Amino acid sequence: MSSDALTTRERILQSTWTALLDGSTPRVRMSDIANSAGISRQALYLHFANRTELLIETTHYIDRVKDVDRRLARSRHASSGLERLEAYVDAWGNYIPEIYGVANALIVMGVTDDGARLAWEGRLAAVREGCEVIVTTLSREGQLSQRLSPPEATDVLCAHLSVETWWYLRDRRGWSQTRYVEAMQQTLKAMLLA
Amino acid sequence: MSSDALTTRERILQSTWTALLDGSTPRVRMSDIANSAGISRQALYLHFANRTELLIETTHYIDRVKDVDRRLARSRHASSGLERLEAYVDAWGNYIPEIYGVANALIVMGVTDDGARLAWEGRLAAVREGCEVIVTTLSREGQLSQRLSPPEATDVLCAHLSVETWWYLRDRRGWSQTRYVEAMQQTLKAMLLA
DNA sequence: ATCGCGACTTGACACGACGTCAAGTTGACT
DNA sequence: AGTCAACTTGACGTCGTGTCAAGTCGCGAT
Repeated sequence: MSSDALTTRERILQSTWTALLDGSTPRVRMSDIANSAGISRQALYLHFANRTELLIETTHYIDRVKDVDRRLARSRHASSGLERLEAYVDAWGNYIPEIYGVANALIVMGVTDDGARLAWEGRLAAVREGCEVIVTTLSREGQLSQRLSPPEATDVLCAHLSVETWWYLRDRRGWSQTRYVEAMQQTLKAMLLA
Repeated sequence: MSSDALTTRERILQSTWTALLDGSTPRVRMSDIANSAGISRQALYLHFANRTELLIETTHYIDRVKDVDRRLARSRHASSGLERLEAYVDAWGNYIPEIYGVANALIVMGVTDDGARLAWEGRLAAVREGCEVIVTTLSREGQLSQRLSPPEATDVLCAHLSVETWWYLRDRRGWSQTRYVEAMQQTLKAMLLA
């Protein structure tokens, strides 16, 4: 019984994910998702209370499928702050392509929907925590530039690793994914290190 | 005759601007704008074809009132690339607070509305041109870092001067406007200069 | 075998926001 | 007095979200 229910639920989440990524539909509607999952629009509401909840659950689904935790763990295991920075930019920078579809949808919904806004702010807070660890390590090693206080450096790092920045360089300016990661590593080093 | 028409039109544009900036209404509706301009919702459509056109005209109105051209001119008159960079970050960074309301509205509409998307892309293109001039000057002076090609440096500069980055630091992280400009000048110098 | 139940469908409806339409009112200029 | 432009009032169509009610279908327990 629960394996069947799980299958449909996962089919919905998968459809939501891919629909948001492929960009053929400008604003992905509930009916689009239902169609591509092969069920009726109303059936969506048997699994998710509303569009916001569906989007949030989709982010959790992606986290699970793509195993974010393991990706980011490598950064935490690095010995030096510099290695942590590089590993983090690599891990997060290569994770953005997976989630930017849902991220955009959440950001847009966040204008009117509190749930969506809070969910996205939560993600940002998690990224900022990762940045904080890096900055703290760099600071302890005396590597951090004097230009910025540790909290400021954390903010700047987090801001520059934004989905929006990734999207501008990658989609609008046509950067390759590897070039994005490389360039981010280099420019962030230049920015943060003494 | 046209002075009266202009007055109403300007009252609408002014209302749109302030309504989008003050943030008390999450998603500013046509009826909100009409109310605060003291006219009926339908009368808006006597002056502007639709919401997108109203937003676009509002950006032009702000440009006119705040005299963007003169603000940005100082950057072009600077002699060295470094001075140009500083002047540009100062001018654009201090212009963002005026337009971020309309900017956000246009970005959100751009998901579904081609007109809004094109309008916002046009603004970005203008900013990028300004960035290009700076990078070209720096490159000619041999000041540009080897880490990035001139087009890449332009993209990075433009990406980091985004409204989204400004908003994150200013609104979410509570930076002061002057600190934002200072920090941006310093970090962008560290990022771009050899 | 059949009954019940859970997953799903079909079709209808309310709501909010945008945009349109038609029939006024009002005030100023001629 | 007449006309015209600017504006109002009120109604309506559309689209997407979310809700509700009345089914259908298949499967597992009794």
